[in-house]
Amino acid sequence: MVDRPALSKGEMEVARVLWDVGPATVRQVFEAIPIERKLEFSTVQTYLRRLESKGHANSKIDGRLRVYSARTRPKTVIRETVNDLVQRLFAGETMPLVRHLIEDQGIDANDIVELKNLINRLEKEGRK
Amino acid sequence: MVDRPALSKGEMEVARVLWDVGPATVRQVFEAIPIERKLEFSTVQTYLRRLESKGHANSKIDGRLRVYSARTRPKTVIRETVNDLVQRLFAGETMPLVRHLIEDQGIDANDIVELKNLINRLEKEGRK
DNA sequence: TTGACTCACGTACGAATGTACGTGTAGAAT
DNA sequence: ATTCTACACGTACATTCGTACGTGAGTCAA
Repeated sequence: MVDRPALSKGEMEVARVLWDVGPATVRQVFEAIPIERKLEFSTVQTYLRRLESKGHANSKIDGRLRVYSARTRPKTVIRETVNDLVQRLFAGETMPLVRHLIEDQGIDANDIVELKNLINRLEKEGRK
Repeated sequence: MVDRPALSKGEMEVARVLWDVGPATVRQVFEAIPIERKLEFSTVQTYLRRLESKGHANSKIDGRLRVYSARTRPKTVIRETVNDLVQRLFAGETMPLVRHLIEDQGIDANDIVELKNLINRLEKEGRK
């Protein structure tokens, strides 16, 4: 469990794309980023480089292209990031965030069904 | 809806305390911060100053003490912060974050009960 | 009235962040 | 053979962040 430096917001964005598309060249990552975001190719390149230097990605040259792949799993980064947020913005309490998401952020009918199932499942497990 | 600059992590911490304790002097905020955090008085002071310059707090001199009060409501800041996180880390989807919180972060029996109620309530509202 | 305290306020300063440009070069097209 | 493209790689640079010190001025106790 090497303790990798946390990702910045920009790096996170790129990391997520990398998780989504799997090993990819800079261009592939670049193209998987919404155009509205209006990032330059070279900016994405920089993020990938930083991701690697922080130990969150690997890269190797394939022919004349550099191919990056994620080195940390989404779950790990998500856990750390969300933990930090919960610490700072909710004094360490998880539930207020859950409540916020369910009440104030849009949750539709389908999601509600899913949530119910999720909760039932948890309940059963807990009782075991 | 003036568009205030986003808060940094450190500023958020202090903002939360300020919401918690209400209008307060630097010292009061300082003392409401966990000692383990090991921040200097002057550091907290800087955060408060920055909070004010970003439009997230007000202050007035009372006697010879400066008293700060929050100017944005927690809900607003939380919404913006969480939105941003969801955008960057979850491609804009809220549910994966909810799922993460419920499954991977600890949720205890009480919380489960609360969640069930919450969901039932939402369901009813939705059907109205 | 002389210290000892305690603030406000200005300032600092290195590291991280967001964003990107320029240069050299290896292939592709002509 | 020449020109065009598309990269890798190095570098840049203003801004924000985290963290804090120093100084001068009130305040309180002795």
